[in-house]
Amino acid sequence: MATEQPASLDPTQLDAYFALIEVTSLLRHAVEQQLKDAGDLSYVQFQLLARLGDSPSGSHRMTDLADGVVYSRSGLTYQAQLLEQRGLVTRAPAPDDERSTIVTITDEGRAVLSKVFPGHRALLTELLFDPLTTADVSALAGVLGRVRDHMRAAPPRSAAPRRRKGA
Amino acid sequence: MATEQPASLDPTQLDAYFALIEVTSLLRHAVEQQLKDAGDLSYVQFQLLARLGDSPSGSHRMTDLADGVVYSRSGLTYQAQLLEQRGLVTRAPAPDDERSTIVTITDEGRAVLSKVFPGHRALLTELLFDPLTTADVSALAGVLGRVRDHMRAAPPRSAAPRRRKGA
DNA sequence: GTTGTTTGCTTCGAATCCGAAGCACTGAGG
DNA sequence: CCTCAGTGCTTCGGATTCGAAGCAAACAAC
Repeated sequence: MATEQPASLDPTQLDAYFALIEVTSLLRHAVEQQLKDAGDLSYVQFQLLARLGDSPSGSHRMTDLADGVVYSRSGLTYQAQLLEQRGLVTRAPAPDDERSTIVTITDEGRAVLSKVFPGHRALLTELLFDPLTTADVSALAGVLGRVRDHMRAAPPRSAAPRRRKGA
Repeated sequence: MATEQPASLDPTQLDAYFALIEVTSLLRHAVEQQLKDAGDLSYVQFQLLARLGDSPSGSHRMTDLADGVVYSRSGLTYQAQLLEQRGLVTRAPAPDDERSTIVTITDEGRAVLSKVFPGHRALLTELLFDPLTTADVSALAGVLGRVRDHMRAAPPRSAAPRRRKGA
């Protein structure tokens, strides 16, 4: 009963929402399977390696990785340990800030990445892009890009930094 | 060097893919938080209740639920147990096939569902639909709907039913 | 420089997740 | 009827996940 009535979502919105969830779930499961078969990587591990591989220095701070991949800090620590054990990344304290840990992809990490990439691309093409026209893909990228920017700009209502002093 | 070159994805495709993953991750985390706060439900639990609530009979078989929600069988068993313990659903063997388990939403389950819905809608509106025009939403629903149909039609390369006899 | 706060990461415990193996029922053949 | 394959679900074990709490470096205010 406030100024805005909750106004149930209209059917098109529901369609969009459900399709979004469903497509992503299916895609994710398929990709996870492929990554595991091709290089024994979890989806997160792949995302981490990919991000590191994209970086000019091949490095990133833990926090930036967690943030980019939308993952909990503790979860990232765990995955980074696994990757380090396999020799796919190295971890070292940052020179300028002893608190930060800099994760860097190794040659072996890059090797795994390139071993896995072709299958990844093929799967995406087959599942996601095959049924779409170029225009569709553009539209998708445009619309979702806008949503992403919106979400990134306005963090959760409770952008809970650790224990605020004032409310 | 086969007949088809892997042909790296073009930039627009990458944009679409990354935006898709990122938007869904962010959205999912936000929704999970809201559901937990509002009704102490996990995302899966909410999806299950919602599906049951949509059904005319308020019931579904376990397998159909797992399939619809894209979840492992064992995971579904676990979640269904939790929901049953809380009295939000009941479980009973199917009359016509003793193997199947029919899950049915209870009045209490519906109550929780309706307690959680408004906040859910509000969150979706705020995060997902706010930055989009009606046309955008239509486009999204159309494109993703097509992808979903495509994915559902062509199950994973290894549509591994249990241990095939031939191959 | 010293105290108090913030920030970056890890450790800890509990919850959740999945695949493999197991159990129970069904249906087809003989 | 008996067997055998197929299906539906659960159990089991191990891996992954997260949030809360802990620790250490950095920064601000004095």
